[in-house]
Amino acid sequence: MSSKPINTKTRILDVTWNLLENGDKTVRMSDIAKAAGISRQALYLHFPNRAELLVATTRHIDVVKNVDARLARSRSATSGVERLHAFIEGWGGYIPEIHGMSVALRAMCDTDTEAAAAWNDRMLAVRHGCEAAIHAISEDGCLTDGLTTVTATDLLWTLLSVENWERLVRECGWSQSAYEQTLKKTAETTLISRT
Amino acid sequence: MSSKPINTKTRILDVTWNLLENGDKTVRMSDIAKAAGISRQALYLHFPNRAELLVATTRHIDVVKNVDARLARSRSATSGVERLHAFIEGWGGYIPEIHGMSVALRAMCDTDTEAAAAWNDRMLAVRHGCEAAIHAISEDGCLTDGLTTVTATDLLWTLLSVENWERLVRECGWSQSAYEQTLKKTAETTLISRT
DNA sequence: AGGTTGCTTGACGCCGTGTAAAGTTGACAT
DNA sequence: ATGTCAACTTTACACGGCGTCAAGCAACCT
Repeated sequence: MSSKPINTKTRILDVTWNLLENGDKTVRMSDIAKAAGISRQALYLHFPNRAELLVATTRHIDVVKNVDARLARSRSATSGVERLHAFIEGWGGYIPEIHGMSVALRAMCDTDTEAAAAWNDRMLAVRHGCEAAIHAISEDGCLTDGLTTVTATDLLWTLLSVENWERLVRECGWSQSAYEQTLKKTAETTLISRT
Repeated sequence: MSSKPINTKTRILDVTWNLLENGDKTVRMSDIAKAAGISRQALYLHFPNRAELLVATTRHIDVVKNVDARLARSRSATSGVERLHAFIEGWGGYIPEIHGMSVALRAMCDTDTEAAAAWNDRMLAVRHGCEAAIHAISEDGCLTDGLTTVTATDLLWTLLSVENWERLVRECGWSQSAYEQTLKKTAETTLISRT
């Protein structure tokens, strides 16, 4: 109930986020406009097209939900295992927040190169987090035999994909904590060898 | 080079399969018609809509590529580990064949309930395979502590998802055999405890 | 007053799916 | 040879969603 009628642009972003969050799969531009209380055309005064609106919304969520802070902990971890755990908690805990967005954005990837680039970029950032964790493990000298840092990164990255989260949490009905716990254990047993 | 000008319906299915296989992401009805050498409208004389055409194509691939035979081996395995390996080889080796199809079908799931049902059904069949392998492992008494047969099935099912195959093979550039080998090992270490 | 900003309304083009209707062609029957 | 049926063709159109365009209006500067 802010008395200020806030910026239309950010109101659009909030509203888009909301609609997507509620699992509303195929949100149309007109739906967003209606929800924001403006005409469909006014949307195009703020965002050139659907793809850019979605991309802007993800960035908006990042700011509001403060991704950076979430991942800071994993960067300050000392041992490889700790770092792995912290990263899984950080990223894994962030997935539910962006899940609705990710569905919409990924759906556009087929047709829109811009959306594809944005999603790709995001996934690359996650990959860097995986890479850092793997390097820490490797430097502790306990990376499982037969894995290079690259293949181990590939594997961790794959395990922590949004799609896997979807399947386990949404489809199989796992709780968020069960997801995090099991993924930690799975990652640990496959990537780290007791030395 | 069959001299017979084969059935139009099956020619459509073959051609659809081909187009999708070549990673042609957004194949339109008109593309398929052109490739089949008929008018776009004639397509609708054989298949009521795009969804049913895709579904029919997956069934067609199943017949041609003989899925059942591929999975028969895993059913005849004696120990749980053997069964797990055989299933990963069977299903994992089938993914590349249906990958193009799966992309197209999954893309339709958002908008078309029929396509969603078909894809769902398919994934459920895979899940049954996972379930059987997990049961065999469980009966050998070496299912990892802390996992129920259900959660273990969830996990294996997730590991063996098409999306994970896509990421590792297509995106990370793993070879098919590296994929199969690593997935076997990963599944083994997370699901099976040495007893 | 004039100008700018932020929006509205209404209309339109593009594309892909799906429908409808009338016409062509060839095979087969009698 | 004529009729009929099936398979396919051509042309045309409706619909839904995206994106564009142009004219207008209201509030706010200055």
